[in-house]
Amino acid sequence: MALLKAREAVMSRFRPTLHAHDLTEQQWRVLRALTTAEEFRAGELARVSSISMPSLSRILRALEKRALIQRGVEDKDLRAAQISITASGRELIALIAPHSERRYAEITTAFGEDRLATLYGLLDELAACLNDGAEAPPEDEE
Amino acid sequence: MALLKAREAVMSRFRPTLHAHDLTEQQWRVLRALTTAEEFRAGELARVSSISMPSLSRILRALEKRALIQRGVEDKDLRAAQISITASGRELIALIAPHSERRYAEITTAFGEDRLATLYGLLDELAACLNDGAEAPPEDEE
DNA sequence: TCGATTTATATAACATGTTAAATATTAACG
DNA sequence: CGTTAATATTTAACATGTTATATAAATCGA
Repeated sequence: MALLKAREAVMSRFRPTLHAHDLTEQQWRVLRALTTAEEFRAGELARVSSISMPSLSRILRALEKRALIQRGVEDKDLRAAQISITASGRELIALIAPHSERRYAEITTAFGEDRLATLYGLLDELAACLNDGAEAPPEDEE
Repeated sequence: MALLKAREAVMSRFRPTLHAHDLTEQQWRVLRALTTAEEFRAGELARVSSISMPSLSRILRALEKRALIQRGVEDKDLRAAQISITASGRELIALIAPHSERRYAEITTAFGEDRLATLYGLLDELAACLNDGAEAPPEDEE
């Protein structure tokens, strides 16, 4: 699958930097998502960072142990978690972000800004088109 | 990552069919690759199906247990495996292939043949551009 | 208010990806 | 030759994806 190879090629550029700071790709996505709002509920965080709830649950446990995030519960709904990034978490991001942005810039110049934009557009449209095409893909008669 | 979401959207169309026959996405890739030549060495198979050697090793063990593939060793090189698909394996493929092709056709018509071709081209070029850009992505001074 | 259903999150079980190390075999070199 | 380096494959250890199930809390209806 072309999508698979392209994604692998892209991620291989970012992994070394993340690995140097003992972060996985998914942990990085979660941390960065947490900088975009004061607090998140677990479900929101999973949607925003495209990570399944079971994985997110494990990731949060790991990040909490490293004190990169903190958790609370909502007053109004004792089921809901309030997840936020800590000062340490922000420091780590500040440490990594420049590297990450440099890699991204490398990719942009290597591939071309315009083509990258076109690619983004097509990918978004493909996902959108498939997702609302049919919520439950029809399993043909059998 | 847009690549991630697009891939997930695509695969969610194929997974139900595969799951109904107790196959994972990767096992399916391996089986199909095996139909394109008489025999494969493990390393070739890993490259062709974009699966890491450790994963492939586990997958081959599982597929062999189900008698969908068979293994031998090369005369000239006792390290090298000779992996080939069995009759049962071909039967399973014949059973699934029509469903798989129908899903693919659905995606093609939903998204548009021309746009799909454009997307393929961009993905291939992106992967190629990143892969020979630099074998070892330069880790900047730190 | 009680009980059934939904919602938010967590856990279990299994397969795969990633990294590193182990094993076996071949090739290369002194 | 024998020792070392390279190659093909496997295994180990850990993190994640996928599916199914469990737990807890909220909501809804009788």
